[in-house]
Amino acid sequence: MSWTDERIEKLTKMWEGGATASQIADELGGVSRNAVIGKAHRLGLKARPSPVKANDKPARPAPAPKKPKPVEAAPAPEPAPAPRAEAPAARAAAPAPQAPAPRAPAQPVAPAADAAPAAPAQPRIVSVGPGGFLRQGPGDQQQPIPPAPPRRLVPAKPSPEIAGKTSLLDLNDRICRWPMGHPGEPDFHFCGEKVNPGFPYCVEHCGRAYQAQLPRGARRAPPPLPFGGPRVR
DNA sequence: CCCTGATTCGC
DNA sequence: GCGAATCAGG
Repeated sequence: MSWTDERIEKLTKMWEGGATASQIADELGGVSRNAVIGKAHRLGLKARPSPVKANDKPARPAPAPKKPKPVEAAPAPEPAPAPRAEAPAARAAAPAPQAPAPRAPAQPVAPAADAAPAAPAQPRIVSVGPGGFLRQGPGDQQQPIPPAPPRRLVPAKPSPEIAGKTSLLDLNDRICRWPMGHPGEPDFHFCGEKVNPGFPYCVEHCGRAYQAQLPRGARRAPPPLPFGGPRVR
């Protein structure tokens, strides 16, 4: 596979949306997780919390190179740094043995300023769906319920592809639930005919769903499965 | 073991 | 530019 503009765009959206490289690779298809990571870095979109790079060492201190470069001559002689010239903040925080109780006369008010009160409450992205939308797991709903919209509610306009078609919400036990098209696609809908009484499908689709077992040798090729058979990627 | 992202390096 | 191999932490 090649990195078309659409695939790059999807990769970028999902990467920035917080999807893992594996999810992105799986969603794009035809590429490996490594390919996704490599491409993301080449696009300049790294900078994401990596499990392997928790700390923040300012410089890469020789991460045990197993494969040293063949040519690396004349290392510039480092000027000997002053041994005692770093970490002023550490000195301020670490010592001071008497260390008075932290809540003294400093801030009489602000009672709940400490004790870890501020939860960022950032929505945890679980995965990214086919359209690049962000999925959340159960219980991951954002805490603040969306404030009551001060607007008049207007019926959503169905997309033109499914206008007049039988959607999931239109299903009841009197109309045929035979799926037409692929779930997730804009024109996915259901048959919608009146059902064969006692069955979930109309007469025609009952004939597809329930096949009499024919004697060996008298079988016909099986009719196409619902959803049009396995998805080809 | 599994997962993750980062990096390297031959192509 | 690409991505498999590899590294390294959780």
